[in-house]
Amino acid sequence: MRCTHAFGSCEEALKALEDEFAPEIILMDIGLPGISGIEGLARIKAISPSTGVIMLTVFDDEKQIFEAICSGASGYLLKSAEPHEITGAVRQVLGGGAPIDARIARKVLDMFSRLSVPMGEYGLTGREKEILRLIVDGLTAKGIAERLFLSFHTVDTHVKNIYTKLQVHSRSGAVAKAFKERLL
Amino acid sequence: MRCTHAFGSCEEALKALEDEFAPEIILMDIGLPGISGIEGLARIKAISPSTGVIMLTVFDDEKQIFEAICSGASGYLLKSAEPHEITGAVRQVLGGGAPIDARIARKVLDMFSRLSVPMGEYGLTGREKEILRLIVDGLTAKGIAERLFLSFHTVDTHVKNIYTKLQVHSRSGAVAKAFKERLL
DNA sequence: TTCAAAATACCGGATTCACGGGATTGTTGA
DNA sequence: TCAACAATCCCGTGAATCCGGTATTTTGAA
Repeated sequence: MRCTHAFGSCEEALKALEDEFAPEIILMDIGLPGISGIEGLARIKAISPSTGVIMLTVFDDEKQIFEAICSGASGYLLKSAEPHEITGAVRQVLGGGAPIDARIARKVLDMFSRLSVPMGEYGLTGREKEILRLIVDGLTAKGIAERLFLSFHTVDTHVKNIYTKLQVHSRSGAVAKAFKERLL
Repeated sequence: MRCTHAFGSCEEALKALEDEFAPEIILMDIGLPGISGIEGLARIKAISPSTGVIMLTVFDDEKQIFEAICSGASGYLLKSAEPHEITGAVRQVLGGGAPIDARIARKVLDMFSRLSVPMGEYGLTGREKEILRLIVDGLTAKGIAERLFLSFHTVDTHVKNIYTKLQVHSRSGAVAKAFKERLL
């Protein structure tokens, strides 16, 4: 394991990356002068997607963690990490893993479970759910009727019942509710 | 650190939990006979929210990982974990962390970044986005017109343009696209 | 200053929706 | 056995929508 380069800012690192230099792993601070670590991460990934990037942070901002993950970070450690933890993390990334500090992982998990709305239950029947899905797909009543081999009127009735159960009064309202409450 | 109980199934553990027995940590297998580990996790959390639950898995199903996280797991290890890793994980959970095996963490991160759709860009103008939001809120063209102090016709034209840009042909289609591609 | 894009406004016809009503089959559980 | 429910079907009316246009005024950038 060898550390070939070290830079004081993202700009320098990006410049070096463009000039033919593709390391297996990059350790990067999040709070950097100039281009932020998050932005830098995205650019690095754009230039060299195969390079694993381990972010180092001082453990605070949930938003930063979220953005870094979305930008494709391969790992997430605290700056207080011991040297052997860092080398261990490098090895784990090379092995296809994603080392995440337990305290940060907790935040990630919390974000995740907050993200998953409990999925409201409105007592929709199977048929109604099926039709709701087709409405979401943008089909018209006639289109749904043809798809399901029903008459237009039957579909209309189902739609009516869906509206009642969902307490909406339009297709768009039903679609919005379906997405918001994960009814599909 | 003391292991006070061991059960062969979720049912037994739940029964014991209800009869006044609240451990700090529970180690649970995901693939269990009877009630699945996921379902069991949810029930345990319902009975004793303060109990940390560390899931043990054989590392395969992405769906299971996702569900477990959403159900409130406090940690995620492989069954192949060394004894010292398990005790370490227990300590981390007690310390407010969430120990996650690096290989599983990788999957979680992948899920996350896949979840965040890059937010499609369709060149909607500010006015169009505003109207799209109102459509999503279930307003009718007339309602939008009143809200924005426009004429019904103007709204109609904007809606038309939104359809063109989004390549849909109905309100519900536009709403669905708005949600799918995070246009709001 | 010039010019294009955005926002605004209007029309008419064909279509689709929303919603009120009524009615007939099966299946299922009490 | 029977009630309840899901699923199916039908109708009609008035409102809203979709879509093809055209045209004027702001506004921002070149």
